[in-house]
Amino acid sequence: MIPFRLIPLPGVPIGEQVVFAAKKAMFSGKLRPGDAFPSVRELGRAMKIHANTAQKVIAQLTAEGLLVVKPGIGTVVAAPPVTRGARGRLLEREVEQLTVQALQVGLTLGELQAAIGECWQGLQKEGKS
Amino acid sequence: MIPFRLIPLPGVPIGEQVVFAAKKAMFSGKLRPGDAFPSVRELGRAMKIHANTAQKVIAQLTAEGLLVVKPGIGTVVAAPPVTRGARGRLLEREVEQLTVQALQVGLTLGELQAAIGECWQGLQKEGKS
DNA sequence: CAGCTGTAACATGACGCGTGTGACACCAAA
DNA sequence: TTTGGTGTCACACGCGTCATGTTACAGCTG
Repeated sequence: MIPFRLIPLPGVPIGEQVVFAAKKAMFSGKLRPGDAFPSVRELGRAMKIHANTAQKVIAQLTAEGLLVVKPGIGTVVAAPPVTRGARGRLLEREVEQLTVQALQVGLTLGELQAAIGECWQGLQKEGKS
Repeated sequence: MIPFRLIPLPGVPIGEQVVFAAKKAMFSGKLRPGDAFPSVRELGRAMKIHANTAQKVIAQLTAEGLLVVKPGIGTVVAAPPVTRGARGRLLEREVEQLTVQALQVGLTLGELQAAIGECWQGLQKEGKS
């Protein structure tokens, strides 16, 4: 039915969690370009959240170019954008944050890079259906 | 005077930013084990935050074992703990989040790992004084 | 037409965050 | 002993975010 689930974490806005789950479903191949995305009210029912919150989720995904709105019909997963711009410094802060956290728990650079690669492969593998 | 600075980012709690800046100073060698950490009120003055907020920062760093309190004297940077426990799954969520973000902006696995390595080396290099 | 879709504008309550104020126990130096 | 520094705690207050709730509108399809 809904191509993704979520395990609610305290302290993190539910809206962001749904957004993240949707992105994860897209990049892992569970949601392919052209697939119909759940409607506002259906998404709200499935995720146990209010329709208003679900609308904000779809609005954000649309604003990021991941969804395309078909007025009166619904939303559809967009084609991967050709974001070949300056994409280097966008994740600078997140990278720095993860690096510091890894240092704190005593990880090695190699171990961290390996964990990244493992997660990456894990996502790609799910889309081989 | 204060071994670290911060550039306030909107949307992120100032307290967490100070905590992060302090950790960064520690793991990059600007703050070594045994060094005196700024007092609550001094830190508040330097960071333009309230003393109460600064206290919470120190409390969190102490709770994480990065600072040691000398009652009546002040706080001192602790020795790196021997956290050789189950440290693998602790960053699972952060790794997954960064991976999805990288996928969204069109990064390659290699590029992401390279960015991690670059950031890592950049932190280690600062401590060669 | 009915029934679905997305979108918008409010109000409401809960929670986190930072500030502000005050007080306490501890220790060192004058 | 007094003074002045240290960390710690407990409130209160204002502000913003977040999710919920309600209502309404415009668009498309059958």
